[in-house]
Amino acid sequence: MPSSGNPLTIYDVARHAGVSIASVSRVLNGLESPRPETRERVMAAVRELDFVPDGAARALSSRLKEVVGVVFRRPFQQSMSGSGFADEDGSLLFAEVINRGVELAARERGFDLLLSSVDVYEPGRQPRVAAMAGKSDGLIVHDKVLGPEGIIRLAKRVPIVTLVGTPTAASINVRADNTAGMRELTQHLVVDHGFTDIAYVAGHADSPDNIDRAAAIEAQTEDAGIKLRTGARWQGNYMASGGAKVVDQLIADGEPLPDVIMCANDQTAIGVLYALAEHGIRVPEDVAVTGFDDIPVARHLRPRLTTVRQPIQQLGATAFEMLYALIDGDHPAERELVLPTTLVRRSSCGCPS
Amino acid sequence: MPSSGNPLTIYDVARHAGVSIASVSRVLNGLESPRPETRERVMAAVRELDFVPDGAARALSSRLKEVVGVVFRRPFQQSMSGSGFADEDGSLLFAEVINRGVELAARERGFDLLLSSVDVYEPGRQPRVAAMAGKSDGLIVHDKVLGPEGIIRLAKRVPIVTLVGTPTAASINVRADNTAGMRELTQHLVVDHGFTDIAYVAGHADSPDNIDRAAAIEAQTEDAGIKLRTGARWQGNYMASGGAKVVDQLIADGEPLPDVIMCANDQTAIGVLYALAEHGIRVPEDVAVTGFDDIPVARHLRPRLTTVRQPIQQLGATAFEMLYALIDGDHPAERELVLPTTLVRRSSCGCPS
DNA sequence: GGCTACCCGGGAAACGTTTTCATGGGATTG
DNA sequence: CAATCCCATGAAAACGTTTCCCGGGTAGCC
Repeated sequence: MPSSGNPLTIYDVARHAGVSIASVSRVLNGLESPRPETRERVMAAVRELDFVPDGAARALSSRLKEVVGVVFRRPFQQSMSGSGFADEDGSLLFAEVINRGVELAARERGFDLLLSSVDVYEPGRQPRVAAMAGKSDGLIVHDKVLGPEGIIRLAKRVPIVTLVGTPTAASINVRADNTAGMRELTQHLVVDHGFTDIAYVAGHADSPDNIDRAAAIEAQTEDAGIKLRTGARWQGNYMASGGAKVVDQLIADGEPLPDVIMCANDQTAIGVLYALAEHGIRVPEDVAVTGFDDIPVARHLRPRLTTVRQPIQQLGATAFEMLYALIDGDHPAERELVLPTTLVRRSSCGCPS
Repeated sequence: MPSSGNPLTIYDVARHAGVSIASVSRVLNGLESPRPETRERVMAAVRELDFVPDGAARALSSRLKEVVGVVFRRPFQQSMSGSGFADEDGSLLFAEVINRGVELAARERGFDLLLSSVDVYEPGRQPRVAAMAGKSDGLIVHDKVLGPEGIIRLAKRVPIVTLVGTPTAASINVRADNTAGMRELTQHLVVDHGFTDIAYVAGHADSPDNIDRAAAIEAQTEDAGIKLRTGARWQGNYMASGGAKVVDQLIADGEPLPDVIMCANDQTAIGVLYALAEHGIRVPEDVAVTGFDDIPVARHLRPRLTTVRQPIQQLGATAFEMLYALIDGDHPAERELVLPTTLVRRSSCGCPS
């Protein structure tokens, strides 16, 4: 029987130990002032009663909750019906790895993670996010969760760091160097492999990441005088299902395969690989495929996926560190932090490995 | 410049709207009593000031934080060096899907998730978990995070629901029906496929799940008079790397392949499939492979993985609902909830599909 | 041995809400 | 038109901590 309604407070501990609540508080917070004997008496009482101080009261009094809120997007479909890729948005795994990075960094500082996901087109999201702001010392907001106005509004109460978005007057942004990564990958494909027919399966059109990546490819291919297949029919929306659909459509239309299908992220590439396999098309013999992100499964796909590694976990950790500084009252010099990426050559582009 | 040190309180709103703080509170909480005119004045003030009430004060006063704590195990290695499967414990994906289930259910009730992972052998975990208890209205504790004593101790402050563990006098447990699932799978392999040489790559020896699953297989094979390969050399520890190691060792020793390698979970099966492919061994032609859990990627492996589906997300959702009932002061009849599993036949066991 | 200087510990005021209780005014009814 | 009831509002008391500010005892110093 879980004994709820148990009003065990610091007063009970104080009485039990024969000291004042002030002393109990001091001992609990590891202050140096109580002398060993007093300290031991209090500790004994705490142990005996299994006392755990109330976080809300602590937060209210000390003006520090030791909680950092993280808001991220959830895939459209939450249906558990197992049809195809219905339940897998590409941003999903990605976001989860970031969150782990945040959690690890947060824990170092004694902070916990308050987590909430948001439907992409959820109408009442602002109040939900506002509630999160009220419950935490600062907010880490993933891409496309809130518009700039929303960010600025909430930033009035708590410091905010955005992830993979764009900085506002009131918030700081953390992202990876998409442009450099995509440039390096394209360079590899064009120069090392000599590909001349390239397609790009794009992510959400309004995602800053996607915009950067597409621009990098376009710049590179244009420089090399290469035609780039892109546009509406090459829209994968960061999802495995989107990637699969693009390939299916391509085959259905009898359109010839490009030399390489570059995907906006790994998740899309998974869908592309899957669909190609379904149609009996070999990778990389018939067509090469590349991803972006280097999510953990990327190296276990067959063939193993060539991609650009983002320091995903570090992205999260960095976001937390920035936020922590803000909570501490610092005023960081930069409005944006850009982390480096690295090219990972595996077999799906035709490299040995 | 993120305006921190911003002491915007309910008093400011009240003054701005020309009413008392009580009225502001009533409007904010959607009570019916304030009349439309007053309500509108308050809302206007709230909008204008971008006021967000403080969660800690709210929690303290109303004795409800609207936060549910979730504590789960983190993989041993957090190293980001990409060597093999170093960073992938099988329980990882599994835990994450559960957590999503919790989050979805929680959000329905207006609760947020306070998340914290714990190193398997982390020494100072008790205080960390205690802090979580202080910050939440109830705790959901994954398998192997805390011993029974720890659970009972914390249950004095908040209600606790364990996941995939065993119920204690003070907590309720939620799990899937491992025994029935494994029995059905074994039956399928023995009867439908006629396999007579079966190996079981086990999970953590002390995991309740693993114990149930192993026992189910043993019972079934014994009934059928079939020899079961198991023991120290078939220890996968729920990890992809563990599964791969088992296969590598097997090949190195020149031991003949069994008819089927049954894995304690899908993650282990991923490692097994990977290692088999490395050695040029075909699945299911040369050896069949099965998993357990039906994590999302299971259906995208090649060959597609035959496994037993646990309603993973539902596990999380159910845990939350139980906890919510406890928080509400209910005293549920059962100390344990067992959710049904289903056999998923795909190609890795030799079935058509 | 008296005075000052410390240091430990206690009383009490904050922290920002919710909620109880009392009050007054308006509407309803006879 | 008067008496009654009701309902919207405000004042103030919780909620469980932390922390400021003192008092009293002890030790050190001359």
